[in-house]
Amino acid sequence: MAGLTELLGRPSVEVAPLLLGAVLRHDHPDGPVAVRLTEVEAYAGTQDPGSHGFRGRTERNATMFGPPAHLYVYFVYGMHHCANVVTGPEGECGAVLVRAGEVVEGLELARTRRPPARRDAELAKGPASLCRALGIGPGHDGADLVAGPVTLTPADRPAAQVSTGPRVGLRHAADRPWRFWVTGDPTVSRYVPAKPRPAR
DNA sequence: CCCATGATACTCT
DNA sequence: GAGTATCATGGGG
Repeated sequence: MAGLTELLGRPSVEVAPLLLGAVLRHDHPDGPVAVRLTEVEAYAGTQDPGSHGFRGRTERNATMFGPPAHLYVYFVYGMHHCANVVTGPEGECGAVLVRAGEVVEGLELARTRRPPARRDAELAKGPASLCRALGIGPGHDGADLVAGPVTLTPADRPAAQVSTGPRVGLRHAADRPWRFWVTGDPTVSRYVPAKPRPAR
């Protein structure tokens, strides 16, 4: 499969399924942890009511408007961080949320970051869990995925079987089937619809 | 089912 | 400016 720069620079919806099987790795002083991606979601910027970029560029989402192959890390629900791969094309605010994966290196370190003890398949299940297992935090917003220490290596071959469905937890544009996952993989997170707005 | 927890962005109550 | 609804979640009962 192509290198990272050939893979990115195209619309996020096109890129997202191709990232399944790619390996996101963080070389940290405590040791490396690497995750093989099994679940992602595409966000299409200013054209997508579900995207942080829908209402234009702000201080928070500025990274998504920047060049591809960088990490957009955001803080949500007052306690969690989630990470996206910025895809481009530049100026279009495309990004792919990395939602889940299998820890393929650094299991011990990943476990210490995710107390209490859990099954291996749960270590990076869900976008905030994945960031915790990898030790990705607010300091990694804007990080260059080619330079490291967080790097993304494309899959050798396309995922054998890919399922698609609506994105998790969105109230807006919940109908767009832009969540992609490796069919049947035990590390894929559960689908949770958005909390309905209270009637008025 | 329910809630922790705080930044963000929107509406002026 | 100040007040407030919302939130690309996870863990626990």
